Amino acid sequence: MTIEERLNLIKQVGEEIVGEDELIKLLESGEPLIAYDGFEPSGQIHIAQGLLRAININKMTKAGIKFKMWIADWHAVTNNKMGGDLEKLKIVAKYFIEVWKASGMDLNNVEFLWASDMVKNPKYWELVIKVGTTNKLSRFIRTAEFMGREESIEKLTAAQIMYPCMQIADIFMLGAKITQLGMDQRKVNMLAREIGMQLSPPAGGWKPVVVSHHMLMGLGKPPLSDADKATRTIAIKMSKSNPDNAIFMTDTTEDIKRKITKAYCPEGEVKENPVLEYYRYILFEKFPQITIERPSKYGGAVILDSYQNLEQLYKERKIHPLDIKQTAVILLDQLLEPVREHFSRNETAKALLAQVKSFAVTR
RNA sequence: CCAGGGGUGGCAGAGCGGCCAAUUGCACUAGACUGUAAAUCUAGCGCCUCACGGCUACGGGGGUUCGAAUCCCUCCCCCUGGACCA
Repeated sequence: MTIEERLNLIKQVGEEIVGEDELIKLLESGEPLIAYDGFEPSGQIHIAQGLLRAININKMTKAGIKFKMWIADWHAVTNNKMGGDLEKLKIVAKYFIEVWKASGMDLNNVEFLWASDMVKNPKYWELVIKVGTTNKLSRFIRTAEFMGREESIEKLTAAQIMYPCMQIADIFMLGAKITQLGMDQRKVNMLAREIGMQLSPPAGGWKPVVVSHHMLMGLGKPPLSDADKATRTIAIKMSKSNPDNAIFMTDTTEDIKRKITKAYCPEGEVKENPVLEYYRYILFEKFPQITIERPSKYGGAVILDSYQNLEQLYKERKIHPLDIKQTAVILLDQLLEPVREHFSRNETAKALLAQVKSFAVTR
């Protein structure tokens, strides 16, 4: 594969790439490249973390990049996820991994690493503290939105200040020259670029290239706001706190149907339309051609061979919201079927799901 | 540790001895309206009951009172300031 082809794949993943020139140099250098992404194992896993992440990771690995998936269990403790219970967080992480196994993720080139293992290494703490000494407290607080705590900066606990220090240390501990996270993680990644050069090799001495993927919208109506784009992206992203705002990887057919039917979807509107987003970022990635079935009185079936195709017709109001909703239900259901099957057949997976569900009930 | 201010339903936030199951806003649910959703309007929104009614509730515990979310005592927790700082 040529460098151009590899770059092209990475550009498909990145809604924004900071340091594209550096990325090209990295690709040209021929050195083995590591990209990193991390996650807090909390609650359920939705399609943005499941399906979309699999699509993105597969593109990155296809571009010849080795992926390190960082299980930020200790980070989640500082962020008080799952009641700050490390054991629960570990179980949820295992559950997420089971989901990915069944989601078509190319696991051959993905290595899972646990923060709870790394934490045993004094070198790690040395780096975390070093990162912390590079800037004033307020500089770290500014990145707080990445923890999903954007609205309540005054409400941060002291433990949460450690989170960005740890996340930045992770990048350099793992030797990641590329960070491939969501747009919501932009601010920490920028801080990592600033700090990187102040750290000495081997854990440091470079600026990571930041490949940020698109944040999939939640299903509800986006809030009215004139905030800047980054803040808005976070405000409208798919969240787990409202279960009907997100489609989860283990949702039933009925769940999918209910949620999609309830989704915000103004006719003719192609901006900030969650249903269209799912077509663009997931469905057309998985199905090269999509047939929208509809009653003959509304024009009969339409065959679409690209997202642009759909967007154009939708904009012209030649396709009705309900029609794309109904088709989306069927296709999403197909994509989630293997996951459901995995969780019904595989005993380990089944047990994990049961445990995770019990956490949700106890909360 | 001291002083002051707080802890009320999913959240925000009123109430400050009976008219409080608890104003109001948001969220949520249902119906009306649209070939979807949104917006708008109407209703519901602690639990049991068709209903009458009953039960459990205002941080925990105890008390005063015919009667307490509302007063007193005590404990826990949070916030603001102060004190301490070899």
